This record gives sequence, C-alpha cells and structure tokens, in this order.
Amino acid sequence: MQFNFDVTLLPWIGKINKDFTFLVTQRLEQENLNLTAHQWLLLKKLNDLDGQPQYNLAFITHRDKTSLTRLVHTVERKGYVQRVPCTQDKRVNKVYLTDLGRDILQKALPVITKLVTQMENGVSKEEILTAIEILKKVRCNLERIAN
Amino acid sequence: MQFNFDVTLLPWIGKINKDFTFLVTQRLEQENLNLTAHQWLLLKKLNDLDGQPQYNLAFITHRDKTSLTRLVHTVERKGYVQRVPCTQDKRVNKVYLTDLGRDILQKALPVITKLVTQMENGVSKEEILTAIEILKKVRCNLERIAN
DNA sequence: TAACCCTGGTTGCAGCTACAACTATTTTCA
DNA sequence: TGAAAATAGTTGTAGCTGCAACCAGGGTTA
Repeated sequence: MQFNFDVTLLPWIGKINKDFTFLVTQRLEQENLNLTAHQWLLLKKLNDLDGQPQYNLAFITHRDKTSLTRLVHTVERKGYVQRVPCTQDKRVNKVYLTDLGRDILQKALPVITKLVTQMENGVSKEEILTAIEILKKVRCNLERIAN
Repeated sequence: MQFNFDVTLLPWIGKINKDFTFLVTQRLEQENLNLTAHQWLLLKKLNDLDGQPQYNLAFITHRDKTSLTRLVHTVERKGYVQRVPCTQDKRVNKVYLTDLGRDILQKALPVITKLVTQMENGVSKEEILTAIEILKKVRCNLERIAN
C-alpha cells in the first residue's frame, strides 16, 4: 500500500456525504415529515423547475433514468408529486409538485437549513468558498474523465 | 426559498461522492475485477486490520451492523473474505481476508490510485490539504450533532 | 408507405443502506 | 446463583442505485 488515501479528499467527502444524508433523513423523521434526503432533493428541484419530463429530471439530479422512475414513483405514492402524460409527445410524463408536496417542502426547509448551518459551524464564509472552489475543480475533473 | 444551498458545501460533496463511487465501480468492472467501490473499501480496511469482529468493522466503516453483515456476505460469496467463529466468545465472527481477496485488492489498487490522481489533477498539494482541513471541521461538527 | 433507428419510460435483477425485531450468547448485579 | 441487561449477529422489510432488456411512440429515410 504505497499510496496513502488519507491525504486525499476521498475519505472526507465519503464520510461527510454519508453522515449528512443520514442526519437529514433522521431529522426529517423526528419532525414527523414523511420524507427522505433523496426525496427532499427531488422535490426541491421540482420547486424550481415544475413540470419537467422524467428524462430531464434524471439528468438534472444526476441519476439513472430507472432510479428516477422509482424515486418519482415513491413520492407520487406519498402524494407529493403527480405524473401527467404529455399530449404532444405520448412517450413523455411531466412531473408536477402537488400542494401537499409544496407544503411538506416548506416544512422541511428549516430542518435542513438548521443542519447545514450546524454543519458549517465555526467555518468562515471565506473557508467555505475556498473549499467550494477546490471541490469545483475536482468535480470538473470527474466530469471530464467520465467520458 | 430564502436559503441558498448552492453556496454551501452540500451539493459539491454529494455530486463528487456519487460520481467517484460510480467511476470506481465502472473502472473496476472494465478491468474485469469483480469488485464494487464499497467492497473495495471494506477489503482495504481488512488489509490493515485483519481478523476483526463484524461489530468493529461496522464501526470502522461507519455502517449499520446489518449493512455490514450483508456486505461481508457478498464478499464472502466471492471468496475474498472468510468468517471465522471466535472460540472465546461464541457470539463473535472474525473476518479474515483470503489470498484471493488480497490478490484482487492488489490488482484494484492501481485502478483506484489512477482515478484519485485524475480526480485531483490540476489541484495543488496545498489546496488539497487546505480543503481537507476545512472538511475536517465539518466532519467534527457532524459527529458532534449526531448525538 | 415501410423499414429503420432513436427516445422516454418501465420492469427484472442485483448491490448497498438502515430500522425493527429476533436469536444466541455473555455480562452484570441483586 | 439466577434473573435481567447488554452484546454480536441475522433476517424481514423498505428505500436508493445502476445495468440490461424491453415496449411504445416519434422521426428519418429509402
């Protein structure tokens, strides 16, 4: 083992991602909000871009289309979104946030906001921006090598 | 949506983690190494600490013990590890890397090393260390608030 | 028009994750 | 010592992920 992975970004990103996703789902559950971290992210995207076809949602949320199909299915079952067949192109389903979905999203917002604030506690705005710039480079590298 | 999540570390960490995990699994597959990113991480830990009880592996790898049970099960089925019942404490299984496991780990190392190198391409050593320091603080915050 | 390919979405399959509930041990302590 | 609590591991259930294969609709071209 000549290569020391501990001085790469890898383990930190992995742990933070895992912990944060876990905490989001846990806190939402504690607040009796029937929503997971993944579902929240999807609903948040829909709040910005309502009525998107599923293939576009998959692209935006960096998901395989099959993953998205099932994620939409679970939030549809919970009544947070609605699939509407497109009349112009019968292959397409457009996904809309329901009133209930908008409501749950509104209630989830302070929970997540609080978590993010706690997560970045004691870290200055400059540090955050510095880290983001570095992570952006890494992200670009990854996009490039993913063909 | 008064809170702008785009100027937090959140989306970057999520995307990088997802992309990297995906790329690791894809490249290992391309090299005909029957191993996923998660399995590789477990085997790597075992290479450092062989013969650990499962509860300890779960703790070290930040997993629920049930997740670990099944992860060990899949790599055991592939012949990479071996469960050995502990004679002192009959509740305990100790997990050992097999020769095949050690072999596959050795073959996987250059694949992952290359990916990490590509990922951090154009990012200086200082930037990496700076980012790690910031991510460490975030990680500590998360550990603290997770009760 | 007919044959072809492309595209959006779904289902089957397999891997990873966590929680709840359970079994089988071990430890604690009244 | 014997009952209760703690611990290690498993299984059931459920959510998220991607790949392969598939279907139906739409576009293209001969």
